[in-house]
Amino acid sequence: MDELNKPYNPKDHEDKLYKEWEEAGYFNPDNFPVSQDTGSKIQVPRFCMVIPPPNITGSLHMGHALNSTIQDILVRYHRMKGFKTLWLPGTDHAGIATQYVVEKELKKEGKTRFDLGREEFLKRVWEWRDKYGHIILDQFKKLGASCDWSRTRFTLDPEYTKAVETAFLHYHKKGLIYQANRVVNWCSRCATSLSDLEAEYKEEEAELIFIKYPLDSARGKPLTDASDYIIVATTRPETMLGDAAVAVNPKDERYKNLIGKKINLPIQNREIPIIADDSVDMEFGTGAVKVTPAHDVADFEIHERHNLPIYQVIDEKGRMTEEAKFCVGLKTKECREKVVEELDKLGLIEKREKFIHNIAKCYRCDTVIEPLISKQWFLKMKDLAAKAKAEVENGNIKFHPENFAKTYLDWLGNIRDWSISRQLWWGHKIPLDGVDDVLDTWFSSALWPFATLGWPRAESRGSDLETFYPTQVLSTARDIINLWVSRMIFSGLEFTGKKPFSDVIIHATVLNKEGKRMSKSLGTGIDPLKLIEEFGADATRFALIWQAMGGQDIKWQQEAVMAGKKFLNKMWNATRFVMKQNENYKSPYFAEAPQGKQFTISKPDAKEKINQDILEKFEETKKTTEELIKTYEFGPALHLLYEFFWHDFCDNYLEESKKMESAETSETLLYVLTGTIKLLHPFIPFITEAIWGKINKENKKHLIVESW
RNA sequence: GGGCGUUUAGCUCAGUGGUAGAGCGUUUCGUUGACAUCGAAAAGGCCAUAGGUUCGAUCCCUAUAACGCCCACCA
Repeated sequence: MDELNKPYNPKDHEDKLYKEWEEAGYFNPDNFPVSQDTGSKIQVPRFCMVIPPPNITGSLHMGHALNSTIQDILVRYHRMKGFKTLWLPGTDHAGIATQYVVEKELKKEGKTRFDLGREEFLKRVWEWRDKYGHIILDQFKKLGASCDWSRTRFTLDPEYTKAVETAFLHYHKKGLIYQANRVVNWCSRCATSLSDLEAEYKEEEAELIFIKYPLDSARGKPLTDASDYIIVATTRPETMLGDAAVAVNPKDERYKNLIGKKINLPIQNREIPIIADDSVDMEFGTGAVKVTPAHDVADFEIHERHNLPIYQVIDEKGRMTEEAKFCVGLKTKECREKVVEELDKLGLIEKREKFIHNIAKCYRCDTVIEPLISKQWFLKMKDLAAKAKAEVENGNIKFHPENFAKTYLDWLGNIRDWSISRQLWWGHKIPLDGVDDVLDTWFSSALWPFATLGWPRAESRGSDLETFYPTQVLSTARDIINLWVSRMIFSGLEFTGKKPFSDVIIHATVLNKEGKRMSKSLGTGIDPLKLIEEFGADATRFALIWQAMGGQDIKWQQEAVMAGKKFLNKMWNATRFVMKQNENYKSPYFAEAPQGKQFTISKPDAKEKINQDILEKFEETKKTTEELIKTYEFGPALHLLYEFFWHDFCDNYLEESKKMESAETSETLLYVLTGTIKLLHPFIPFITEAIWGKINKENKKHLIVESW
């Protein structure tokens, strides 16, 4: 027999085996499964998952590693169970994220995208994509992901772009898309609008400034009497230049007699009214609110109710407009200082207070978001959301763990129309003549489960769309439940009339030892590629799944990798013992296998109780493992297999077996060992395949396509 | 401001309506031909706090606290 080196060394096997699998075409469901007898393709049930397409700017982090392992377990399990199994990979063009990365690169050359112009800039982004866009997929391969790479998709592929256009035109024709002037989240650095979900709120200390607004009747007089002015509080004093009114609550006794009176807006010297509006909170600040319709969502709504004029004082690049005569061209922050200084000079600052509040920032470049009025495209969400909501409520789509359904349902239940246009260059152009805007990157990823399978081409017999859609399971991170999952569900229902998948797995978040989010910029992240390099992909996968219990967040423990590494070694050494026993007893399995004959190890008809017992325990373990995989409890499944293999099989049975060596015993050892190797293959594919190759060296068939 | 989750051995986590388990760590013993990346054994927990339901709760209910996450237009 081949020498099994004493310690198991993943480097001797992992890359080599991956290449063997890939070259044999095992990942491609066009090739497998085939009939055991005739070798021809057969009709079998299908199993399909689409990978959450990583951004082309991405590089493998622990979340990807965990998610890929989870998906690979399901895919390998179903493949071994004889399903026609497709795991479809690909990448997302990631409009804003990629554009940001390339713009940063340009900045080093002292240029902006505007210097290059649209066409030239896009050329540059494509170059970037061709150079770096595939890196993350190679990293998935390192981990052992058995995706069908021949079907790799990209959201800006011509065919995919066709799907996006079809979707847009469908909505448009149906009257679900409209244009409107609204106050939207605006990132001045990216110079684009953002959806509500793309704004990230961070708690920061700010200053709440109380400003005296003189009543018109007191114009020109020193403000000695409190009845000569009204005080408003704001964290953004520069926006006062765009004020259209001051609003108070109609129930507020303090201001009742002021409603309808006029104010002389300082600096601008413009007359604005004091109005009554129910939305004003009497408890906050002074109970009087300055209303800036162009730069605040709530104020815009007040403007609609009271028919106020709009004064836009901040432009698309975050600079003050002509309207803000006092500070034209200044950045908002500079203008803020100048305004406060001026108000102070005029004796109009009542007081300044420290104030902790949430500041909205761009989720890609972290720039403070300025709400800004602008003309955008919107998708009407009401009906789409209702259908998507029903699909989960009636149990057609299930979340695992199920409490995440609440996140989904709550969002859809309070949904507002989706602003789908972006003023970026990298993305799908809105298909109407003369429009420069592109679509929200999530508009295209919402079509992923069916656009990757060929939609909107007609469903011909045998097409991927017909064969694999709807898919079965989607596994992803919890922070994109609304951003992505919900949108795939309503898109799937709208365009195919079918749910895109039946089960949604929301995997654990991998935190660092301190229980904090791993952050690349803070250097608190653990690089899975380094783990793979040092300990191998199997040990890395083991550690991830070992710690993933019940969807709870994982506080990463490096010790789990060591536990995995030791477990692999244990398996390796047990194999050597089992093979030796079988050779000693001239087991038929180690005789020359007849050419082309299937290598199967059948269950021994054991007479000895000790052998019967371990066989029984094995069957029990197999049954429970399958149940756990079917309910997506991968952590418990791995713990069970670990327990069984190490303690029941090695510590107890194998030790006892030494006292009663026999042909029956050696065959039992081999049966249980190989059986357990199969159960473990989805979790730790490399070592199990390597062991299989040692035992079954005459046969060319790999474990990856053996049946359970 | 809402909502959700967590709180069990030194650490990270399982688990069950009847007085608790794993991995790692610690201690002791073991160099018998699968494995020292090992084996055998041991120590170590009033299962966050306070009430309630129950014959009985770590597990069910209520409240509290701490930590974490998500959502939300309080200027």
